Amino acid sequence: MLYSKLFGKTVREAPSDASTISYKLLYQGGFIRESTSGRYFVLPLGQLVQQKIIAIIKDEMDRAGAQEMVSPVLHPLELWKETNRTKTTGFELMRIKDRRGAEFALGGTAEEMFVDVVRKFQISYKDLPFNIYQFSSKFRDELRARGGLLRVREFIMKDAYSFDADESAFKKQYEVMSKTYSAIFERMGFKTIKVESDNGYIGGEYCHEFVVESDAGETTYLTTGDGKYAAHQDVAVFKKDGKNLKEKLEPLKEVEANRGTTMEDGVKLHNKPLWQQIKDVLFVDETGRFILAIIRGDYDVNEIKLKHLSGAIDLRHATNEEIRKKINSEPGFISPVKIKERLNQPQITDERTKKIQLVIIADDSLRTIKNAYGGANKKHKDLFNMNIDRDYKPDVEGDIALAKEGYSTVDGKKLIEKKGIEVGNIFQLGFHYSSKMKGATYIDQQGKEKLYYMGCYGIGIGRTMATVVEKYHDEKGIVWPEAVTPYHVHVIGLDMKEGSVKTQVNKIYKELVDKNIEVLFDDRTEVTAGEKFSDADLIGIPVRLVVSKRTGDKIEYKKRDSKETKLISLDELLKLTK
RNA sequence: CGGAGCGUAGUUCAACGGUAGAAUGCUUGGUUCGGGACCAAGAGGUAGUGGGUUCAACUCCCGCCGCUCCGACCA
Repeated sequence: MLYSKLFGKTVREAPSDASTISYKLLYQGGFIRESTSGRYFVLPLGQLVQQKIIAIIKDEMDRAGAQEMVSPVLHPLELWKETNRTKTTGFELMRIKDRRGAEFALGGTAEEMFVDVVRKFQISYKDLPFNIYQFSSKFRDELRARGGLLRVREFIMKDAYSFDADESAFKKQYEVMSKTYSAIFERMGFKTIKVESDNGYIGGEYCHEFVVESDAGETTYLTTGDGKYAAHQDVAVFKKDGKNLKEKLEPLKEVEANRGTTMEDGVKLHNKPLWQQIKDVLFVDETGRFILAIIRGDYDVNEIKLKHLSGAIDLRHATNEEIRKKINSEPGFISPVKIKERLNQPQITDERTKKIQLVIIADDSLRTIKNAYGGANKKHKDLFNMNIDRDYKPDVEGDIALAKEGYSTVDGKKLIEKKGIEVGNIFQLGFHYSSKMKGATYIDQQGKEKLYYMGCYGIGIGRTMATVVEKYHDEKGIVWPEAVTPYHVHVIGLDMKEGSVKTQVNKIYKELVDKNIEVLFDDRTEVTAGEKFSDADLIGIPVRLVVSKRTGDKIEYKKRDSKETKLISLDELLKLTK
């Protein structure tokens, strides 16, 4: 490719509001341009990189036995209604109508579509297992796009869907995909961490994100120094150490507490440790039910875990007014002690449900302390010596604590908190879709219809490209790894007005092209050497070749990631670049 | 959706209650020619949009739209 003909060129400055390095460099290098928030043009250079990424993914997926196909991007809305996902997706569905008024969802993920195509065939156990996938545009009406290509509203994703006879067969498939993902990302030049994560509606242990450690990422995960444990903060578990378990139970008593509403206010006023306080957080779920989460004062509530334990789909914090009027308690002074009895007091009226439902969910850390203190459901009154079982009984008890840096794993290792970019995930779907969609079955050996067991596996292409740049760059620009570079060599012609140099460099360019080497040739004649070098560094192609008066019949060879240059002949070059 | 901020030339940014300016980029000519070199000439702006205040608005005020950041959210 002649650089003078390449659409999209380098610019000196990135937009001042560019927040991530990958966005700045991809912008300056002429790889992408923004259309509107979260939607990007991928320019020729960027598209070459995306195609390299796609080729690697395709190669590894095919090797793992998966088959590429394509589904429509407009999904009949009835399919989404079948699985009730018009309501429950995390991302806002984008809808569109055709001229007859038929409604479609713009695909953000394609489970329903793939089940739909599979059920168009009469599948038997002999057909299983199989894994089908596609590369296609995905639409997600994200609340907020951010970080250039890191979180967008429209992007190319590889999404794969596996179909198995049962869970044990699925486990094998899942393992294969896990290995395939590691291989894919390794080929692109990064080390991914396989992080346990939340799979929402299903639970279970099969859901992992492939994360590349980076401060630009949005994924917070906890890991041990040896890397043997890695889990998303949503699901990470840790050891809750016993505190004052030897203390005798003291009688419950109410005390004056002229304090503010924070945990620190309680610690200061009573001069007792934070961990001995009970933290009470009141939530409201999508049905209007109140959920009181209680936990040891030095821990925070993990809303994902709370959702699982409570069965809630959506949680929000209760308002101060709700706490006062509906629960008859006081913000900052909520207590599990006798709180349900307060609900029946006459001043509480709820015209809609008449009866207010309140569920108390306790973190098991409350078993690690005795004689806890905290609010008394009245302003400026606290309770001392609250003890679980004796003074309050939770409806549900379990783990709702948020893991953090410095806590220990169950086997005593220190947890380290890290940030990373989620480049891919593998996900157990189980019977979730096959049970909700009619005819999502296969015929087993006994001739009976059975639901198939599914999994899905996604990789975001643009995000992957941005992640490569986040990991591979220096102060001058991008440093593409061989596997995903837009071109393998960047030829710079200097002194191009000299006939002999021009002939020489054109010959070299032609020779390389004939040998099927991907080459970008900076053939501009009106541009200074310095500018060409800067552009080459910014674009980041791994090998730079310079031909000029000074190089004579040789070629100057330099790798992007090194400062060394050497003069070599064309033959040597062809050997080096293969 | 809540909070903060921004919107002026392709880009990065100025100034000013009295009809817009620089750098860079672009075009042309010339000098340079191995790390964004120099000189000269030129093109390029209905100031996001609508309204209000004012003798006068790019400037002040309000609505809308768009964008960025923080938060909420994130199969």
